[in-house]
Amino acid sequence: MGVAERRERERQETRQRILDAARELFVREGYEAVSMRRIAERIEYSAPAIYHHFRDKEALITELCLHDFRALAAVFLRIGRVDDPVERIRRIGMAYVEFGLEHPSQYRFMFMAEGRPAEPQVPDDMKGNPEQDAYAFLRLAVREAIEQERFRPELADAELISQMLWAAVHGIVSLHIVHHPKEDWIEWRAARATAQAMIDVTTRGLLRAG
Amino acid sequence: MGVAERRERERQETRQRILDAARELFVREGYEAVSMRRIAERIEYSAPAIYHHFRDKEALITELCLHDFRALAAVFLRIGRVDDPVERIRRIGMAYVEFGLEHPSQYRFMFMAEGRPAEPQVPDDMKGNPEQDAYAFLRLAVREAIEQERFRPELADAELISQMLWAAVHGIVSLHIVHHPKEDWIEWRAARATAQAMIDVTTRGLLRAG
DNA sequence: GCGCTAGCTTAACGGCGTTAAGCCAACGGA
DNA sequence: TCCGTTGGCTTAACGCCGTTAAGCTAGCGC
Repeated sequence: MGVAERRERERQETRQRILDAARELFVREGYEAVSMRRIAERIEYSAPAIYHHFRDKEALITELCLHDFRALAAVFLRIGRVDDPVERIRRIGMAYVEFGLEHPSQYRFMFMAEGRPAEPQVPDDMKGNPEQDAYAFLRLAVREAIEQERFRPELADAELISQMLWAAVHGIVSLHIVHHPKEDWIEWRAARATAQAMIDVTTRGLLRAG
Repeated sequence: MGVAERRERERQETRQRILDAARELFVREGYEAVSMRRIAERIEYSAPAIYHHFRDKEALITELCLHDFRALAAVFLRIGRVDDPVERIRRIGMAYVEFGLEHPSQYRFMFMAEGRPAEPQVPDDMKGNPEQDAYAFLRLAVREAIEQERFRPELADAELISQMLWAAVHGIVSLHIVHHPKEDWIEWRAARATAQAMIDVTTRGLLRAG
């Protein structure tokens, strides 16, 4: 029964070639360049052929995003298991900003996508698993900081604080992605400098005095 | 020569009807519902007719956004001339979040628009004028806080701090607009509660100790 | 009364996501 | 060895999109 395996393997290879083509397309040519026809052209298929491998365009994009979600979580893991949860939070913040600025097209799809009627169907083993879920990784650090009584006592909701911290860095990344610094009426400061200030200010605002 | 005036007036009226139709369309049916054909249908014109009044779709949207920028600045003005610049910053933050959550479709066009190859061509009298430019209004408050030595001494760049504060609230609004709280694997906290925490934390982080 | 022009029309182009229908090579069973 | 089935692709097409080209006409100034 080597035939079934070979067929399945070829199917997965084609599927992967579609994903690779899509990724290369929007990494190199940006957000709007990704269309089913352009993807198909790159792998020398017809556009409808893609529908034999993905339900629709959203499913394809979702799969790319899931890969990038894992990549982001991997970046977080790579910053190491810093013992001090507050220092870990600071590094998570900078790593997040770095990721967003380095991969603006992916970032758009991941966190700024406009038309998502259905949910991305995140696999269950990913949710809440700090090794694959970047948000869970942040939340874990926040929980530890709360448990160690590093934050002011009224700041006890790990979920809310995690979302606040995420929003803080997301705000910087997304603002800089859409309002590209050139020729605007605002004197834009460097995103990384603003991010550093944000992280300094928020951690200081969270911590107990003294 | 009443004819020229009448023609000009009629032209402006048609122009305004186009703008009104576009606004109503994306306020009531959302972001993606705004197309030249849908707009034209609403005012019982053909789609190409719009091009006699606007260079292209982007110019039309830009004009809508400029109106909303002024509306946002007006909201800021309406929160009153609070003497304490720090308290004013706090209220600006909450007003901003309120504006974004109340008008998500406009907010998308204003601060999350994806394809803007050319610049929005902001009129010169708007730039930097706190009465029409919301960013300038925020920056003014930040400048006053710095001048009154309310912030920690190393925080002296009004531009950077303004952008940081803007990013903080923008992060909350934009995150809640794309990741609509329902059916997601994250236990979303209410946007206003998160915003309140954000404002508390950032102002506390900015202020001098004691 | 006539020519010009402003303001609209219809037709069309090339793009998009997606669906329908059909073709064909490769397979499993007889 | 032949045959029916099936999987994986094709082309054609639908209805949407922004935009351009060409043309029609009402109303203006002369």
